[in-house]
Amino acid sequence: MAPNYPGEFEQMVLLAILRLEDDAFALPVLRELDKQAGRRVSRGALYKTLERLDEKGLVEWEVEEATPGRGGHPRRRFSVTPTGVRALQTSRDTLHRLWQGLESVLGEPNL
Amino acid sequence: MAPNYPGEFEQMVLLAILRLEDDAFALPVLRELDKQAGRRVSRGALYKTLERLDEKGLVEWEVEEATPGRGGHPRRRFSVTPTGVRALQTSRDTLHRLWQGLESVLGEPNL
DNA sequence: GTATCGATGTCTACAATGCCTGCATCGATG
DNA sequence: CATCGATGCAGGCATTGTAGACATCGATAC
Repeated sequence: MAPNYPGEFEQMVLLAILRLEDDAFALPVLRELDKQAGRRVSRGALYKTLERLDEKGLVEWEVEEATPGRGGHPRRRFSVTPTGVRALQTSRDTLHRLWQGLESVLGEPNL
Repeated sequence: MAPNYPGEFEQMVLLAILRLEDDAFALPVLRELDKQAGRRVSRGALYKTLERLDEKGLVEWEVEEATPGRGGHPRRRFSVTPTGVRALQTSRDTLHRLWQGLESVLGEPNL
């Protein structure tokens, strides 16, 4: 069974979900990606990605019934599974390893 | 025109080239990826990636004439262009921003 | 010298991921 | 009712990731 590396965008989606905690619905995820990563993607793109992450068992969700207050449609609250967290840790560690020793070329992280 | 984000594997290839400095030929890059990132890919896969990185202007190379000592075929010494370095910095900074504040979930980097 | 091997590079093809447009639903609002 | 905003889904194309087969040419093994 291949290790199945999440792609770059998939990782960002996972991270955005973690950051949003209880507010991880599709649209907020989109805004978070825009704000933190400067990444503007369409809803379709995001839903496809979430679907794939689900197939790989990296995210899950619970449906929240319509809040009559505003809008009013069932929506999904996403969360990262333990497997997803592990995947994130692994790729973070890998990148750290590769960055290690390249400070003189890349400079220090600029947050 | 889209910003043109390098994919995950492309980034790893760029990093491996930087790490190898003067020894950044195709086969050593392959070994470096295996060693540092646990990523075993075929030569074909790597060459394709290098070709794409070249088209995007992220890498360049100079041909080294055959060293009669061992083997003896012209080979290419790859290097990352300034544009490539900038692309790496950008995606590293983006990831750092997304990781920021998630230490309690992801733990500290394990190198 | 011939079979084979290792280092190099190319080509073709396919699978996985990234990304968009368009369609549909349903409250709320004018 | 017409329309708008929030939500979700389906279809499809583009980009990236990856493998395998093919070819060359020294060096070494027999």
